[in-house]
Amino acid sequence: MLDINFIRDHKKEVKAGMLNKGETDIALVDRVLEVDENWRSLVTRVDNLRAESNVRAKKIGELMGQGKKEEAQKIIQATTQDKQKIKDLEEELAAIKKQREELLFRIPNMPHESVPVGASDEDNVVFAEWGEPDQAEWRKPHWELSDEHNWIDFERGAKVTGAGFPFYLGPIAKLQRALINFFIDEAERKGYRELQAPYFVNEDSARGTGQLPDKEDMMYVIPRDGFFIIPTAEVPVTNFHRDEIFNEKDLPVRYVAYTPCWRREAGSHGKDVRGLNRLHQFDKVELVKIVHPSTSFEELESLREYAESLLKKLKLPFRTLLMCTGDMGFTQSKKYDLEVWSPGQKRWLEVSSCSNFTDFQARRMQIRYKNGNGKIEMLHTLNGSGLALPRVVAALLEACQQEDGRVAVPEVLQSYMGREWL
RNA sequence: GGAGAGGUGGCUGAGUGGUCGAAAGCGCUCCCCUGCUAAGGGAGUAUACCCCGAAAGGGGUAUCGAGGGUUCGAAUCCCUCCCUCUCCGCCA
Repeated sequence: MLDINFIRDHKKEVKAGMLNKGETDIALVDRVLEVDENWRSLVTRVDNLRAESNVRAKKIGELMGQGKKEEAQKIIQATTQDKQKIKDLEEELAAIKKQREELLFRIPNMPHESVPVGASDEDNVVFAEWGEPDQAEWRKPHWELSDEHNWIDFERGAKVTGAGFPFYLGPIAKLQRALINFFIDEAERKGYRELQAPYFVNEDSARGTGQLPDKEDMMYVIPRDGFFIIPTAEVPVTNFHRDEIFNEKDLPVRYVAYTPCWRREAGSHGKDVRGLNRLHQFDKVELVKIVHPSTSFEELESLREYAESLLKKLKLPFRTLLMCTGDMGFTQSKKYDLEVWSPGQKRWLEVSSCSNFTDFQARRMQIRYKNGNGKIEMLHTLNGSGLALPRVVAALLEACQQEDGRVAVPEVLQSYMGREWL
């Protein structure tokens, strides 16, 4: 969420930012400021009443200590009357506080000035391109290759669990392990600390990264124990430092974490769900950074470059999109998507999304630092996939296939696989 | 899952209804002293929010695992939940 003080001082900019993101209800801004005014005046009233009541309680204590019960009794009577008044006002205060927060939660993060203004994915800017997209007609989509070799079993997955929960067999299972290890090792070399995280989180954590309340339908839930199954490692890893205050000298912190991810993906269909294109469970290596506010946009560039370097090492042609304001999402200030070329499907597949959330998530999670003057300020959070497995596997199978049907193992993975052909 | 103990400030740890946001020690910061990598002395050292102030700062409220209750008054009493530890059971 945004800082209410920022909203008060930058009303125009906030409204403009909302419109650019496609949020048309800019009256929210006026409403939240109005509610905030009411809330603050009520806080003052309640605090004053409580102060008076505290003074009287203290006085009663003194009188009791001196054995003057009669006098104390008089004050007690006077105080009893105010008690109900305070209670009523406190209820009112709680209600208006909730209202204030709900309104605040509905105002999106401000897009950075470097983000192109646009309405939809058509306005995204191709930021970088690498390699030649292979247009050869003979290349098969990965699901055909997989069927020929019995590599990925979608049917049995559907039997055992449901659609979107495939089994990976033999060399493909090993390929995925190799990719996970390769990705983590690369990240470690770049100074990311590896973290193994829980796959379930509690409600506070789901709220912290913003899955709740807006994206509740995305997650699988275990109601009996109050858990949410993670849709991405971002959730546990960023929440790792929830409610903490860093020393400036300990910044930045960078983590890499492999986890499976579970997403309900309600309502998707057609070519998007064919093969490995969209699954309910998939593997991903995720990168999370918590950084000083002055460095976050540089950190975003290095995050993007790092993710790109993985595709280069795998020799997979890709393009990087700078997402426009309208296609960016609620919590991001700036975001890049990396899309790998799928030569079997002749289309781009998103394999990484690198975002700077500025202080939007940090404020919600209360991740802060103490600066040189002893002042406490919000940090900036970023994350990016490095990388998501299934579409990388899809592109890899399609790109590394030979006309005779064999599939070559990319050079950087050969030491992990112990072989040159799948 | 059963039985018991416990959760207090950066840490250790006092505090069982009143002047306790909280003793003491450690740590940390600043200052003084000391001619040496010691010791001593002094001050400061949680977070959020509200109000006043240009700022420095001042005032107020809340917070002693979380939430609710009793009371004029709760770290202290009651209820619910969470977490930690010990023993038993079970188990990868």
